[in-house]
Amino acid sequence: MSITLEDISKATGFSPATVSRVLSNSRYPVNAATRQRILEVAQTLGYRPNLSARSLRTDRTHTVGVLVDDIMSPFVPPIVRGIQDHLMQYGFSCLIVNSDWSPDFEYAAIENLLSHSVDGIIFVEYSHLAVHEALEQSQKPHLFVHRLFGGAVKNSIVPDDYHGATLAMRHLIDLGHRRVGYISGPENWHTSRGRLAGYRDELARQGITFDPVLVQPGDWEFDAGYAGARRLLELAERPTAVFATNDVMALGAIYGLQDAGLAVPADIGVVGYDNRDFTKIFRPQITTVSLPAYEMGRTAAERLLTQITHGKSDFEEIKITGQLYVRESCGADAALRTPEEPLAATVFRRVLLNKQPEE
Amino acid sequence: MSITLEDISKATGFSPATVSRVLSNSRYPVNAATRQRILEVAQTLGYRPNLSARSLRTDRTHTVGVLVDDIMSPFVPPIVRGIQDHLMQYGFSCLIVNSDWSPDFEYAAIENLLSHSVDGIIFVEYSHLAVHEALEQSQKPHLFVHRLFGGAVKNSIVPDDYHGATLAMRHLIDLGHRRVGYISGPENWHTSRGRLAGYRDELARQGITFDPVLVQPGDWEFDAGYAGARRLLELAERPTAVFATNDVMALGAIYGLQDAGLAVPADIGVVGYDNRDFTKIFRPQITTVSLPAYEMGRTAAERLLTQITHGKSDFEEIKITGQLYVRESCGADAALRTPEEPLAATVFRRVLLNKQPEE
DNA sequence: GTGAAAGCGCTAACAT
DNA sequence: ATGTTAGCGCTTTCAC
Repeated sequence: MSITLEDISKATGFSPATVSRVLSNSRYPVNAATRQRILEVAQTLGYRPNLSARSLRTDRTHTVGVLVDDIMSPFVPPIVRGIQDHLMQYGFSCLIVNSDWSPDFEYAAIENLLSHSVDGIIFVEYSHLAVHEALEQSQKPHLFVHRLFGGAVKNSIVPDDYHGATLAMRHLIDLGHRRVGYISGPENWHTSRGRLAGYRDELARQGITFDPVLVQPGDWEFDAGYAGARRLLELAERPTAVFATNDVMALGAIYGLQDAGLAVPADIGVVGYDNRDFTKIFRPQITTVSLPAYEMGRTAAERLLTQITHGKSDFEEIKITGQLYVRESCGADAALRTPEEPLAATVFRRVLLNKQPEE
Repeated sequence: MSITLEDISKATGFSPATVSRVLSNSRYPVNAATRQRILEVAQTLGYRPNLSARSLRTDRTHTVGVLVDDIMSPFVPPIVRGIQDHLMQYGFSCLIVNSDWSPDFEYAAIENLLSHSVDGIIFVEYSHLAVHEALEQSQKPHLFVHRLFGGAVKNSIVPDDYHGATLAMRHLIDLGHRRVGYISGPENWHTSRGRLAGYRDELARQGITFDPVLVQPGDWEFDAGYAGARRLLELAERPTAVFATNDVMALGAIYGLQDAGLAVPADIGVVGYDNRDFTKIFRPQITTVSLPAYEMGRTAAERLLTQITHGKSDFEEIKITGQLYVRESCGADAALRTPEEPLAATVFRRVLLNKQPEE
């Protein structure tokens, strides 16, 4: 049914060995004319290597496992895309599995991936990290992207939350704000800790004393942003701006402030974090710092591939920096706005609208 | 290094064949005690089948290819999740590849998937559908989910846009609206045609004459919603509600109406379509009809698996219905609101906040 | 520069 | 109910 090496071998008269050497891109020497001929025949016959056979023989699948908490979580798709784009360049594919934040599912998924003989595994967002014996024994490289909990861990790629918070604060301070309310994430997320440290340190660098009453607790959800903003307004000395440490809370905060009769940004500025899609279509458009999901994924794939090719070698936590997107909610001059790039899907639609008539 | 059937064979004294029969869940008869013993040993030794070897032998990989336009497109992750959840139940994994709306990339991806000997392929959203010869020859089942362009096609699973539009219109009419503005999608998307037909037919069913001036063109983007709403307000006879056929345009429409000095929903109601995440956090919360992405994915996987197991057999286009989510923007009574369910990630966070202390 | 042959781990046909 | 054997398609020694 499907064309095999042997078919090509018969068709060309060369042995399967030679054919293999040509078709598997081996750098074993083969006469140029021979190579040429084999390539031609393979092309016309429509040869497609049987990857199962190849992997059985070589114990390398050119496939990596990607273990995500949930493909539907907001930052997972861009992380995955970053991984895929890099892998594809090197002829690797990926098998994606969800763990649903369950150690048991995670364990089963790892077993499954190992059964598939993946060449390495990338853990996205969640990882129970109870050292998986089989995984350790397999000596397959594996690393962590955007791991949400716990402290720094080897072989992990995380966002540089400290730096991001610094960017947001620096921007607000440049805008003249001295008293900036802060709405935090849950304490056990290292992202929360990083952003808070950035907030405090940037204040210090600008010679502004940190005032703990300005720090409101939050849990990343809308209501926490709303409530936090309201509490900030009850302070004896009100802040003139609010740094909500994710976009969802920033949205809640804006509504909270508006409900209290304040205009954003005219009366009080707001900055979010993450650069979620909705920050661009909401009004006022939300100034925010990007969570560099795509870049983290790409970096992860890059490091994994290095380890797959050159052998395992631990690296220290890598931090990827995001950038500040100046929009409206902070109150900055229009001239300071960051130019926006349309989403890929939008670009595609535009092209299509102009080109493709009714099918 | 890794445990093989032969290891188990030696450890138990049974032949590899018997061991295989037990460990591959063959329904070939094996003595209960033998089975028991083999299972035990396999367990303690940590046997994990080598899927490459198995697939080389059986020509079945228990893997399906999922060819998406872009994993980052809004509806793709839930579709993929639906596919994965169903596949997982039957021990199937999936290989996900992006086509970026390019026929060439799509072609290459199919070749790649066939090389991986996937048992079937699901095309998500985009498909050039220039009948891929190798794919046809392979006789592997393949089908289409949420195909965006062109007319009805066999073996495809699409949203029931007609029905969804009907739900939205019925709701608005029940609320007393007789004159409902309509903001359309691009004409060459069948989703646009389905929604428009639902709009017209539901009007007819309720004895309301269709007025073409109420139909404004759109391209799914924010600006089209905004402009469409403004144009509707310039009509001699203004509508009392607007049905924007996706949530992004609904958002644009709401801002357009607000900029014209109208309150939503007090002065004019708005209904969107798709049930995007932001409709729940925006104010007013947007009433919308869900695009049943997850269910479409699940159905696709189900049909594909049927074909993989029982042989290819074409089916006519399957339409999956979404449901109406009554929120605030339509102006319905609070009593009529659809109860909301939190996102999986949110639930997880809540659990974690209560349980997991500092690591 | 090319070919012959072995074997990766597994399953299935064919014995027994 | 169990064992023997062949072979899936490929790569890789090892010969020549």
